Amino acid sequence: MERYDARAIEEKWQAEWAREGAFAVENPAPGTEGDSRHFYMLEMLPYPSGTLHMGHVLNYTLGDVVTHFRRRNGYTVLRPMGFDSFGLPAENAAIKEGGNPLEITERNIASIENQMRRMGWAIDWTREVSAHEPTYYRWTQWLFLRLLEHGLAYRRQAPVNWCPNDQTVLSNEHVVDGRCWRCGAVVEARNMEQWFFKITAYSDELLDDLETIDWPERTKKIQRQHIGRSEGAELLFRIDELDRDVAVFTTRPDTVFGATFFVVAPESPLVDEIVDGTERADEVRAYARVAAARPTEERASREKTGVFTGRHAINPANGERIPIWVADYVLMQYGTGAIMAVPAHDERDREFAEAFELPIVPVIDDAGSLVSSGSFDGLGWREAIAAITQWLSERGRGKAAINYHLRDWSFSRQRYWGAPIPVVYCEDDGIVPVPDDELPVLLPEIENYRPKGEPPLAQATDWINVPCPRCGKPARREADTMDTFVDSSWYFLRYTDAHDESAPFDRRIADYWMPIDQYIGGIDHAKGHLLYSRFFVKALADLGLLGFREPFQRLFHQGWVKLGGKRMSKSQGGVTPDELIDRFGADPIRIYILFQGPADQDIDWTPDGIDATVRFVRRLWRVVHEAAAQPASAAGVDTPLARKAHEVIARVTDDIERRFVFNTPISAVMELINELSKAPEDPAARFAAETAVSLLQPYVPHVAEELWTVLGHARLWEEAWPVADASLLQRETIQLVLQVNGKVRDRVEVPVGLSEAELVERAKASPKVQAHLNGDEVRAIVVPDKLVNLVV
RNA sequence: GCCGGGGUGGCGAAACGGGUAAACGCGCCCGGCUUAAAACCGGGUGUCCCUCGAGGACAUGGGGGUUCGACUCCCUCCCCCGGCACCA
Repeated sequence: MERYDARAIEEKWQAEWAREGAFAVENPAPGTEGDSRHFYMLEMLPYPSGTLHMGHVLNYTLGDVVTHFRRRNGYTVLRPMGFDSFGLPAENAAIKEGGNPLEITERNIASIENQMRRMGWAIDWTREVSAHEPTYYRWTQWLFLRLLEHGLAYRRQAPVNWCPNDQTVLSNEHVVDGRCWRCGAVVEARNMEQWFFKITAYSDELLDDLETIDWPERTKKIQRQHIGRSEGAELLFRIDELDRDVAVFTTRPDTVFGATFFVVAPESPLVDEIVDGTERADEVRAYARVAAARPTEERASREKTGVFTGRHAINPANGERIPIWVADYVLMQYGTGAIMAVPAHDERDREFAEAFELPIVPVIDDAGSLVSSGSFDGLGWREAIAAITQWLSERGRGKAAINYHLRDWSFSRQRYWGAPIPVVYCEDDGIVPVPDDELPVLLPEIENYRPKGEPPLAQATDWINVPCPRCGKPARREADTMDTFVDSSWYFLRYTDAHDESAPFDRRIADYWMPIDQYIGGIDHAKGHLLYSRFFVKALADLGLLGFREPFQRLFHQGWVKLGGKRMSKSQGGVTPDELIDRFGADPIRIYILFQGPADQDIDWTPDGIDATVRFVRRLWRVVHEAAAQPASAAGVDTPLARKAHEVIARVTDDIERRFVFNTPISAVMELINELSKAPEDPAARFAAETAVSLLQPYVPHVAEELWTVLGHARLWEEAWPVADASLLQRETIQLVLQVNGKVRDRVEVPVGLSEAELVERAKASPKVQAHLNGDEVRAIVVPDKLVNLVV
């Protein structure tokens, strides 16, 4: 028996798979149905901002086990790979290193590809795409133009999140606790002209369709919360002095009789209108300016501030004149940017009223019935919502309304490393799309690409100055680039048809593979990437480009790999995948990362753990070699070892297929190996060894392949998944548990299928049971073939 | 504050429809092999008690409940992790 040499074995089989293109799959030939058993397995693609860390190893090893499992169960499995190579992560890495983003990104991609090959992951490399390649971003630009044509992309002046460190606008989804998702700098509010995708047009569908997909409940919650649908009413408050109505949104129209003041957001255009020409104008404008510029974080945590405008609005319910204030606790981006304040029943309004000594009028009593509300007194508040909405609506002073927290996705970035937005600004023609046949708008090479507030592309004068595509007069290109999340909103579609030169993808091919059967990635993308991609698919379906409306049918989030209690989000000394492969080999790492516990749970990296799996692989190696010296097992051989093997086949298959758990299958095979090593000359020894190797192949594909040849076979990666023989799963005897008053007192071996009466008889025959019965009368609870409980 | 997920040996965990709690692995202890160590092999290992047995009691964050029987279901409290948070 040769020594287990991980490096030699792994290099041998990796070379073999690469030579054959073993994991490449073909699209169905045009006009054919394709394979009815096909499966699209995808893990979120990496940012090439460095090399892979142990978190990636968990993610992709999980996907690898599923890939092998499905392949061997007769599915054609599409399992591609690519790189999210544009955007902040890659560009910031380049800046940090002080080099050219293209060179650094491509160098990182090459090292990651090498790491992936060394891990032995079964990837179809023929479909590899990277977001920064012109052959890819040409189609990102093309898709943008389609969305622009249909009004789903637009440009407007709006308050946006500005990261002062990364010098760019950020989407709402990538402001985390008031800070930038990449660098952690406190985000500022700015009013700028920016590009948006109209994701809000899909608020209801994004919410409703969550019911149709198989996702973790917590992820659905995050998306529901982020969409934040709330039902209520829009009510009109009149400002006599200005001779106009102002609408407010409220979820509690039942409390309108308690509205004792009115508040306008500092950013609201209404502020100017209200104070124009009044003696308080300067004071109010000064407050509004300062308040609007305050960082969101500070604005949320501070004590209430505000100023009285001197003007009044009329409460549509009771006709009272109530003072209009400007205060920064009211947000311009939600509802109408103005609110009716009901201090008796809203905590924020109460705080404000207390701070500024404004009247507080309760309109709902402790029993939940209305008071001081005219003819509505006595009505329950829930019924009052509908009743008051209807009453005001009949009088032309309101209507039922729905509001959402979700805002349109701002996707223009004042940065270099991204897909240029393919439009031109012309003095006469305004925003002019670049014609399709001029795509891609190539990202020019420029010397100083570092962020400086102004988009770096604005300085590329040769590039930016172009004739207007429509009238030919001098015009300027858009200098902003696209958010990296635009690239990753459709990459899974490109994989299906990666080399298409006439379209981003062929609808028939995309419809064939999609939706993705199993998607795996971090929960940190719950409301960013996972929401944007859903929006893209719905929008593209509405444009007739796709025949389905959800991209990810089934979703799984792997846990974090932690070192010293901290998430590993970059490679850390001593536990980088490369160092570990060098020291132990890829197979032990793969099995280690899945054996630690449930894959959706965080795991702590421990050196002891990896030692244990190295030991297990060596033991497997030895025990299988010993079994290989035994004669071949007869088909259907019936020994305890054979039965164990069949039981393990059933358990492993069920665990992976139905339960989607990956740690217990390893335990089950360990049990089989333990039994085999205790019965090395059992007639089923060879069968048990073959079973163990075969079941473990998705986890340790290299050593399993090698051992498969030792057992006299070839090409395990194409071998059908083993099937348990049902007749050998049937037990002839069982261990009957005997309880007295619910406590276990004895266990006896009995044949299966005894009648209840026989089982009770066996129970009563046990001396240990008798010792606890004291001859008393008993009642028996019988679970056939399992347990007898005698109750005194 | 609101919402979601958790709490099981010294440690990672298992127990899937209420039916043997702790499979599998780590660590530790004893033994074998060895000049020795490593590696490897065999055995033991929840806690406590005693009369040391084919013994008993107690054990799944605390308390209570349902049940013949609860890690599992219900109520309540405590703790940990995550998401959201002036969204009217």
